[in-house]
Amino acid sequence: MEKGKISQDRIVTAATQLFYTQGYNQTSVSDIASEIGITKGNLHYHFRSKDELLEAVINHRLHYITDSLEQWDKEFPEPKARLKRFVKMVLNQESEIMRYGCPMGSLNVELGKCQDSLRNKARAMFDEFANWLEKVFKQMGHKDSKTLSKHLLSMAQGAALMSYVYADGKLLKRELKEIEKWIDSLAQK
Amino acid sequence: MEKGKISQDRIVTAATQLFYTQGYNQTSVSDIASEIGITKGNLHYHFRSKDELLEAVINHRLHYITDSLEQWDKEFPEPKARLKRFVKMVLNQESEIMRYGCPMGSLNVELGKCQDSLRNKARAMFDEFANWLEKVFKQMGHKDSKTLSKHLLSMAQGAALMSYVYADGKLLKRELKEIEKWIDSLAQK
DNA sequence: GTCTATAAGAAGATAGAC
DNA sequence: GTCTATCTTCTTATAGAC
Repeated sequence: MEKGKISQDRIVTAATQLFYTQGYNQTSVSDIASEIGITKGNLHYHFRSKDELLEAVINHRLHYITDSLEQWDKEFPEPKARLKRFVKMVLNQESEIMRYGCPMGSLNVELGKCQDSLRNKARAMFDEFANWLEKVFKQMGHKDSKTLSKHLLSMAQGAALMSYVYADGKLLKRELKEIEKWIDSLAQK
Repeated sequence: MEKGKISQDRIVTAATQLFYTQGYNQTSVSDIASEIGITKGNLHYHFRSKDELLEAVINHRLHYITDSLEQWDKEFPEPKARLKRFVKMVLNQESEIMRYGCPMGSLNVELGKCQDSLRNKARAMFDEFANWLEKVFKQMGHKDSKTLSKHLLSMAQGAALMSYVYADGKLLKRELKEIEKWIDSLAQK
């Protein structure tokens, strides 16, 4: 009864990685199965369809995001420190972003052109960050916290995408510095 | 001898649209063929492989970009007016971007995870804009014209991506206004 | 739970008639 | 140039033995 859980976890972990590095459509069920040394048939026992597996992957990412945000809330009571922790997260992923893009952004771009249900699922990752950022901006006394939240996400996504297209880590660092300057310039009650 | 050209053009036009709205990997050769009322076999007579067709599609886009930039150069001698024309282009595509994302950005994200040759081809579209913007910033007397060019592209891409993820046209308009404010704030000799 | 075997279909691509 | 027919490979998914 525990072993089943372990296999499921291994599948989701492998799928998360492969969907990220190769893309959802370019990754076959066989790819994932062989990655962890099981067969396609076995994988289909745990996940009836590829879509179902994708949903598990997104849920996996969602949980990770939620945990991170909770952690940050505990570690950084000061709002601007929270915003900067968000920026730092992007910087920490520099090499992956350069090679594979933002895991959240690229998945949304890919799934956006598929079914609506998948599109909505993928968007939920953005919502997680957007709602958290909105909360932080409110904490700073901003009435347009929704706008600011989306603006910060927009800048971060632009930076990630461009650094991915040009495989340029310096570009990412430069753009993140600009974002930090923007954060510094914000009013705070 | 002219008719062949016409068929090729029709194929490229249809493929350009479908690759954009459905994604490259989600679009089959049959989709394109049936869209313009020809058969797969016929399409393969004009383009040996799907990759070859993709290359033609990207070249088609590249030519369109080149033509647009030349046009803007003629129409707007003033550098800031040129930059704003670039922003206006994004605004003009609002409804398409909302639904399908930036044609250049999303194609790059999708192809980035494929072969290197395709990745480079797709990046050429960005280069077209990047070089033109760099020229404009140089014209304004900026020494960091390369950085500014990428920064502007980064902001525009972020705006397009976020407005796509949230299917939110107002978000796009808001972000573009911010970009225009940034352009206004730039020094000019 | 995990395997082998296989179905069922879609995709890219080719051959040959017209 | 355009069609029909076919090939081959890959993919998702299922059935049934162990």
